Amino acid sequence: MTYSIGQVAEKTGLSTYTLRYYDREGLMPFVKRTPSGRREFTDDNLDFLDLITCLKDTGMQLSEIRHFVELAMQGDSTLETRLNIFKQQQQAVHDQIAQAKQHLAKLDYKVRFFTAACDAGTEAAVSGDCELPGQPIVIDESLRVKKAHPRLNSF
Amino acid sequence: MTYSIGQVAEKTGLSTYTLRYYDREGLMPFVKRTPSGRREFTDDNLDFLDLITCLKDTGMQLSEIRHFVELAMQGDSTLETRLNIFKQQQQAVHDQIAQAKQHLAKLDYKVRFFTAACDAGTEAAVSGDCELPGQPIVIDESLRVKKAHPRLNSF
DNA sequence: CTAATAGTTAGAGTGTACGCTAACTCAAGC
DNA sequence: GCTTGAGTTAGCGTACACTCTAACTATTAG
Repeated sequence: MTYSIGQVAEKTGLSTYTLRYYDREGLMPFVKRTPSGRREFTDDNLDFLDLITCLKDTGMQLSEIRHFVELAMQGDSTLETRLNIFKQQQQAVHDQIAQAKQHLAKLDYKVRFFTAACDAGTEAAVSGDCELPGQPIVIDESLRVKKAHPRLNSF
Repeated sequence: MTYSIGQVAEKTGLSTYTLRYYDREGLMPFVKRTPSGRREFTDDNLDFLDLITCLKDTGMQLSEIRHFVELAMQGDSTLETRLNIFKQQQQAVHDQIAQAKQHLAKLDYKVRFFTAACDAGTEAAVSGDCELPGQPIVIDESLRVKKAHPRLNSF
């Protein structure tokens, strides 16, 4: 089974522009052509494209991916180099997840803070917009704003 | 305590170019100036800048961040809108982490696969480069390559 | 046979987020 | 008062990853 560039675009969500661009950039030297010059993607090609997408989505630049593809085309002599690339990328994703979790802690705090602020009607009543994500949120009742909640039948 | 743009650059790791760029783009309308026009960052400013960095690093575009900053400058009337922005970004980071974990599973599989391939000396001996991350890696011993491990004293 | 559809290349254009330079001003130390 | 270093704006340049156009060719349905 083979696929045209349009079918691959549909399957992967990448545009045909992007697929041709990747090909031009040397990311897909393995894709064969019909006698008239059209690209014919195999299932193996799609698997490899999936790997390329994985590398790209985890922050690898296209130039680095091209380098990896070149190594892969050279066969078994580059096995160790490729293993090291995967190990490196594995570590990179670990770091990314750790960073994302830190950002998430901050956002969690902000959600708690602004939920309290919405409740109080004002930021001023909510204690400490500080960097400690575990800090309890406290509302100063004396600063609470009596909010005229707009209602559908309010006039 | 206030900080010059150079001190802020050192503290945050952002370049002075970037800080001025952010200011021009309306991301820091809260930073005051000395009579001669120099920026004076307060500790509160640094906290807010930290939040901006958090939003940017979690994928929010500068134009969206500017919108958020504009809302923040408008005060309590935009509390709910800002809460919703944080909730949305919180969800976005959850999704990012989930995606990163999927990518990581793939990379973990690749590391196991190429570790086996390095051991066997050839990719051909290793079973199924398939998409199942839990698949056990098997080496076909009949295809194993006797590798002449280069030694320091090998000649 | 023809029209519609989908493919091809070369190359120009776009959006985002900076990075850098030029020309200038300001503040502090000697 | 003069040098040094750090600040200022305006605006041009750049890297990356697309995105699209033009001009053309090939395949397929009727």
